Amino acid sequence: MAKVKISDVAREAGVSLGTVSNALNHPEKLRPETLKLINETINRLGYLPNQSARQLAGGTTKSFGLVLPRLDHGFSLQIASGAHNEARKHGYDLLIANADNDDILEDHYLRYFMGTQMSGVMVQPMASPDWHPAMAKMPVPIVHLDIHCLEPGYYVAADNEAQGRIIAELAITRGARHIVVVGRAAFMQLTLRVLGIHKALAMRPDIKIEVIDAGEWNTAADGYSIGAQIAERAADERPDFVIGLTDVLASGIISALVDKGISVPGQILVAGCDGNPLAWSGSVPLTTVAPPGYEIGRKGVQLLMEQIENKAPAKTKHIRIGSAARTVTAVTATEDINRQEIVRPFLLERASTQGSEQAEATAINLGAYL
Amino acid sequence: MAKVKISDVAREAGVSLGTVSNALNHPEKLRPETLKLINETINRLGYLPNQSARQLAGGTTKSFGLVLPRLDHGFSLQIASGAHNEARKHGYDLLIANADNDDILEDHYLRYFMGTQMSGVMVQPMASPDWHPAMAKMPVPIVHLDIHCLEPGYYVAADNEAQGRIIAELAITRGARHIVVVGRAAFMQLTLRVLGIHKALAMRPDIKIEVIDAGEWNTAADGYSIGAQIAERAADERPDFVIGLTDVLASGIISALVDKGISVPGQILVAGCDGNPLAWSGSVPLTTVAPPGYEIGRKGVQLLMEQIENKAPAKTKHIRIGSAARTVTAVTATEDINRQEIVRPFLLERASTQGSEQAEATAINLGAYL
DNA sequence: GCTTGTACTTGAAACGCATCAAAGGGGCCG
DNA sequence: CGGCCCCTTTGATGCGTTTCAAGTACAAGC
Repeated sequence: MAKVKISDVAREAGVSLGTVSNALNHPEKLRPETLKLINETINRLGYLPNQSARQLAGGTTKSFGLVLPRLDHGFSLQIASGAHNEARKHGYDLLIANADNDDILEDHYLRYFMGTQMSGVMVQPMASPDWHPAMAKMPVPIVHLDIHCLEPGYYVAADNEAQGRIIAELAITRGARHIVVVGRAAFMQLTLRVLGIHKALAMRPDIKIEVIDAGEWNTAADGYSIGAQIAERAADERPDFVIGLTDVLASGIISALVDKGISVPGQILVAGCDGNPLAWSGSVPLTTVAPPGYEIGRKGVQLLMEQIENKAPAKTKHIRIGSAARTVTAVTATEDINRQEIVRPFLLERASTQGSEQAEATAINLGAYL
Repeated sequence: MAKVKISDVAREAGVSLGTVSNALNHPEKLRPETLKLINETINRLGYLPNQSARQLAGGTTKSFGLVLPRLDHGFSLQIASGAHNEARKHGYDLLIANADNDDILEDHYLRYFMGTQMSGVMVQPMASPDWHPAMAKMPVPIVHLDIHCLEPGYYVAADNEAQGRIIAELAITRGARHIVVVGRAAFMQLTLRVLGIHKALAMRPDIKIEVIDAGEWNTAADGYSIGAQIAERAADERPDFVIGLTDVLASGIISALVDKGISVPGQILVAGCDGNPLAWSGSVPLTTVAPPGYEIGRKGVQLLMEQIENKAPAKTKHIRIGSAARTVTAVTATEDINRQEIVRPFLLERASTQGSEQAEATAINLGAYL
């Protein structure tokens, strides 16, 4: 049970310590038979390099850390997937930590990763980003995901305002006369969606718009109760288009409407926001705006690589990635989970490599339909 | 940008190196004012302990590693959640790695975690567990999740056979005369479910049973096409009860049946297996057997703790955790996601702490209904 | 005033490895 | 046979911590 170390391998193989180290890190420097001998010995002894010592002596780890607020949110998983694939492509490992909706934990893992001399760290931060400037001073490249403020630093976010705009424009296209927006805009992301909706409808005073708060956590149950409430209205009081600020909300709303005998999309159209696989699979298709989680993760890693490879990287880089509206049904849902293709065609970005000037992005070419 | 180290803090604070270390690890040993001084200096300088050096010198990390086959499977996430919460409870960190359905990567991360001197490592392994015995020799506590073979070692798994039995008994209770089981039993877990179904139906030759393979990956699309196929049969050829070996399959089946004008559960009852939140949210409720992912993660960490705390831990411990059948609808789905309560009441275990004798477990007290 | 004890603080040793300047060992040429 | 060069291997050094035996300062007790 005693751990076997590099010196044990060296002794056993009859070579020196440095040679074993070379076998691990610069195999091309060894004579093939020496290498073979050492590898056999390593396997026979079950030697496992001590990563800590390795890091300490070598200075680098070739791995990234990713701190996520929760594990059970589809969007975070898309980010993780994108980040993972991109990281592997560059030969880096990706380690994920779950902050479990807890600021303290988030901070804890962030420091942990930095202290492990990770080559870079990414966070999808919780609501209050007060500490970001402090973290930005750390000697490890860091990228903030799914958040977009004007602080100097590296940020990659979905364009939430555009998401709201897209859905609203969809509603206009479909001839909506009365729109109800459902959801508690507790987080910046949701607030921006509402903003986008309002902006898109600013020129259309003829369209009635109504925003309904939805319980504290935007759950499907919240959606359901509001959906039920809408269903009970007199027919002429009912909206013809409902926007759930969240797919989960939209899914609850649809259930309620259908349960109460209202046809979706026959009488009322319902759209969501999130592109959340967790909320798909219903037998009623749901049109939703998918924030490109996979792309955000990918781009995050690319930004990390950029900082690592450039000796004098830009101080600040803000990226916004456009979204795509799409219709998902139970059947197509799992096909869409295919992570290689998610929202790729809709990727748009413009970054400012100098200063903190904010990037512009417009979503175009959307294959949106109900 | 130069990293500040403990000696910098010591010099700046005018104390010795060892004192700063004590401030970090044994604050109770310091005079309050010394502690305060050091903490201020640490904050002022932005000092971040080098975890690698720390580990190397101290020998332990108080953190666990978890290697998951994929991130986008609800069951894995439940495991991660359970493991996370239990780990935090003991003051341990949890780091998660995504093996991305790749044996090589799985192995890679496993070795990585072991090499990082993690206090313990957990894996939810891919199909072929050939390497397990080799890994079990490693000097780090390891627990295998969601798999149950007779190799010596620590295993925590859902009782998949029981899941099949539960669903089949459900079918019997509901008066099924003709059952169709849909799914490709490519993995051990699914094979066991089928086995459980057959066992439960062994005494009922009057019930017709049919197993239909379902494409390579058990997708919703696979379910859909088989559902459609079932719908097209003559009425007297159609089953009255369909079991999807996977919730995703079941969800596809339901969609197809409903699309083809067959009422669910009016004409055909459909049940799933997985308790998969990803597959909930449909407007048709789905009865499913939920493997207690959260409990498996929890138990896994507890087993790790056991190995850590006992100087002479049992060599082998196999645990099976019972499952619960439940009906989920779009609306109750997110409430069920509440991770504190998942299948807790149905937890059953009996472990053999001596030898490799296999544990018995029976699912009782099930609140199963359609 | 001296001893003993208590409460902190110190600094050297060790953790396991990567690195790199230096040494070793052939082969080739003159 | 000597000198040179190239290919391979060597082993001392240091990475940033923790730990712990030894040290210091101060107070109380005699």
